[in-house]
Amino acid sequence: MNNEQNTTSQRQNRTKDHLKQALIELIKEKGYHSVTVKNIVDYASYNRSTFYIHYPDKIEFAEDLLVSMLQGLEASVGKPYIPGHKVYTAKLNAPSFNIVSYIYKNRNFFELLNYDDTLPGLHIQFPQTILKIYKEQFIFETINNIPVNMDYFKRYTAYGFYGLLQNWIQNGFKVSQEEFIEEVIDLTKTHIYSLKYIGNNS
Amino acid sequence: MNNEQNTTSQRQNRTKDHLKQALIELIKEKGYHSVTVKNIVDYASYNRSTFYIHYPDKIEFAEDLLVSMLQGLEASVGKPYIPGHKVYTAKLNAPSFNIVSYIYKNRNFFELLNYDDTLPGLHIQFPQTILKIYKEQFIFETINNIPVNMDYFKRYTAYGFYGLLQNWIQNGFKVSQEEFIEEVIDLTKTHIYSLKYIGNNS
DNA sequence: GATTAAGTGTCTACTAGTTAGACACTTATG
DNA sequence: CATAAGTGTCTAACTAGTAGACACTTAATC
Repeated sequence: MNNEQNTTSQRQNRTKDHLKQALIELIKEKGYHSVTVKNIVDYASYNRSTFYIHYPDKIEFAEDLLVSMLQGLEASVGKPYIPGHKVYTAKLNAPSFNIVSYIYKNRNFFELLNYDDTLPGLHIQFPQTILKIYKEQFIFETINNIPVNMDYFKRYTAYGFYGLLQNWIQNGFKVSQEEFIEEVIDLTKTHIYSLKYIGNNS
Repeated sequence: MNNEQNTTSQRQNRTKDHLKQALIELIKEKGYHSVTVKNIVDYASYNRSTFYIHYPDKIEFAEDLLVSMLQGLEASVGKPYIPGHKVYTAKLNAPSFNIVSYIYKNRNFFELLNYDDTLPGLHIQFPQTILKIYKEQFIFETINNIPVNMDYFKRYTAYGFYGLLQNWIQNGFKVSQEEFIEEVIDLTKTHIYSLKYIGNNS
């Protein structure tokens, strides 16, 4: 079997990816509003024409970067790092670990959260995405069937998790993924809960 | 004036650069000897044919990565970060600062020093390059014309600097470039010296 | 307020870099 | 021993990327 074909669409994405990497670096260097299209193509060694083949302007380009990364984050939950993930036992649980490993893998991007003049929408949409994942992809079961308002509970735990993520990112990913996950679990333990992964089929 | 032309050779290097980045990442992930050509092109989203257009095999490719980075290191010394560099005064001096900033800028590559099954030749040639720079591009003048064996002296200070670099790299570049440079200077201060940059002429 | 300089967005014709695919060959893995 | 995976090489075909020019808009400078 000969599976060395990169589909055309995949190939087309290569240039986009390189341009995106350039944007990330340039935002860190000089701030989003100071970055020009010319800066981007120079940094990534492309012709300015090439940029306009792929994107109408800097704004839509930046939006594409943002949504592609946040969509990737959502999708990552369903792609377990540890195969055969089960309901939370006492150790690492697959679903939230996937979020963490996705962020770590793309830390170059998520470090943009540390910057002021950064990707428009990032500071707002990142926590919203975390919440969305908790709402749509996780279910919680109280231990002794103690009744809780699940909507509030999810919001509470999602933002708690977000707070820990923020700290992890701000400190330059000092602790390892594994250590970080354990921290998260330890803290979540203090709440009544039992986490289960839903998956895509309801 | 229209200066948006990337010269042909520059453009040709773009693909090479992307392949090199892929190699760096893959060495970190699975070790040099486990990396295949197929891994590299898959990671960088190129066709396998493309690789062989640029390089005869993985070995020469790896060599190209190594020498290009070390040559870049040598060349960086002559490209002052701070314009108008002078003889060492009491603050940052340009020549060694350039080495540091080059390493930091390319930390992705130099982090390979932290790995065991890494780029062949790196662990040997990196310190040799530091020494070469000290020998060829720096001159030292003893303060009160105290006689020293300059060959030994350069070797001694070069390897001292190398030791500090190693530590900086191993600890994930925790301290900033500026702080690191100051550390270096503080330590070098304990020796009889006055450092001067030679440059390319003579 | 006029004058540079730098960036934007669009469009063309061209080509060099990249691709798919097939080939025979060589390691590994079970 | 056999299956699977990777290597190195070559061709014909393509398309993604290029140079260059255009009119236009800002932003800074005198």
